[in-house]
Amino acid sequence: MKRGYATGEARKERILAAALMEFAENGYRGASLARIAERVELSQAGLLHHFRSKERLLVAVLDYRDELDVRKFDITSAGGIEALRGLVRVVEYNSRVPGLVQLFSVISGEAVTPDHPGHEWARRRYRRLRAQMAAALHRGAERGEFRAGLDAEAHADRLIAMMDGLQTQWLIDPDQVDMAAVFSGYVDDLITLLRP
Amino acid sequence: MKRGYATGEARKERILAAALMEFAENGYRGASLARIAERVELSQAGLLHHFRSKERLLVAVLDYRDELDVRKFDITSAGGIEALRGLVRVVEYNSRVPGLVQLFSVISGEAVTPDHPGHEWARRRYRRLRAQMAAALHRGAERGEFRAGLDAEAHADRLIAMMDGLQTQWLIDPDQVDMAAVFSGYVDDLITLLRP
DNA sequence: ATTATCTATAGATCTATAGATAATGC
DNA sequence: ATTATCTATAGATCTATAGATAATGC
Repeated sequence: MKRGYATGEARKERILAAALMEFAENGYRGASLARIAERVELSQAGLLHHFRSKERLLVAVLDYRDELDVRKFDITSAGGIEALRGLVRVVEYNSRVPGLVQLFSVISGEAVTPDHPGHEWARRRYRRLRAQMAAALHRGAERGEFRAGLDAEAHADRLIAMMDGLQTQWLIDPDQVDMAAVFSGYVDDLITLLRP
Repeated sequence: MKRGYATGEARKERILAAALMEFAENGYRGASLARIAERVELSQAGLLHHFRSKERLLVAVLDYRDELDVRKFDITSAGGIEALRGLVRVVEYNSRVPGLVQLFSVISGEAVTPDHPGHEWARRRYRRLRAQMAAALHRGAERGEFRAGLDAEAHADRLIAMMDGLQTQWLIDPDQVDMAAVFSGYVDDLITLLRP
């Protein structure tokens, strides 16, 4: 493959990091290419040499962020309880990086409108997360960790909804909502409920 | 043209309804006063005669929408199980009015940033909802519907998070997520769990 | 007198493109 | 030869204000 000019790759990384902050703070529509360019000490036209449009930059940022996340959230082979404990760890980690969490909260909120450039991305992401989580719960049932006949799909929807919903409340009012503890309690209750 | 201040209140109502749609579709930052004005057949300057700035218009829309909602969501005297069933009905109703739901999803997402004009509004709203819900759960325990010593505050956080989180998933991918059914299942599980 | 509405416009944005120049890699 | 970067700018926005005119209420 084309191993590009080293300065270009480094610059792209810096742009992605700066764009992530800008999108997280202002959403897609409120973000400004000029401000992102300023953060990486580049002219606005110079920025558009690396990412040809604002839309493409957003998608690149989301993929970039997602890639980091996929590793932490890798439950493709974990058992049921193991996967749930993994989620709790993700939430605990998230409670230490509000900036990254904010990107997803802001963009997911905006992306409910079909014409938003992140709409398709968000849909694919949720489908993937739901499928992975449901599969982990099914494995849990097969292994006898959970009782048979559980509604894995519904519980997967709920786990993801709980993570997202608590994030919003926590970001808006951090002192009032202990995101990690409240989520952990949910998982504990769920394990009790699903016990064979 | 017959125009005068007898029409003022009616015009304000129309503006609020049009602004609600515009904010729901585009968020605060993406919304355009000119487009809202167009929807109510008014010049953009004419619109600003009724609401002096875009910020004030957003707050007015949120209050307007909230007022309608407060009645449906009135659980200030209901018992525990009654309140939970009320929430299920709210979610069922919401699943028939995606436009209204979208306003809250979009604005709540944006409003996580402290400088957003809806930030304070969102914080107050969540505090109020959490307090109301926790109070209803406490009443449920007092009346013997739920076991004593339940963590009402944590369950209140979770109920609200679940509603919000499912809304996002449902708005992004309506065919894949049966919001009302999944939420109803959560409430059923919760009632089982909290049984004395 | 007060309210409702208009046109016109100031003053800031914003994204994206064109075209020139400089740096880097093969 | 390709990539990186710049300045300049077109062309669309956007919000808010000023000042004029018309309709309504006292």
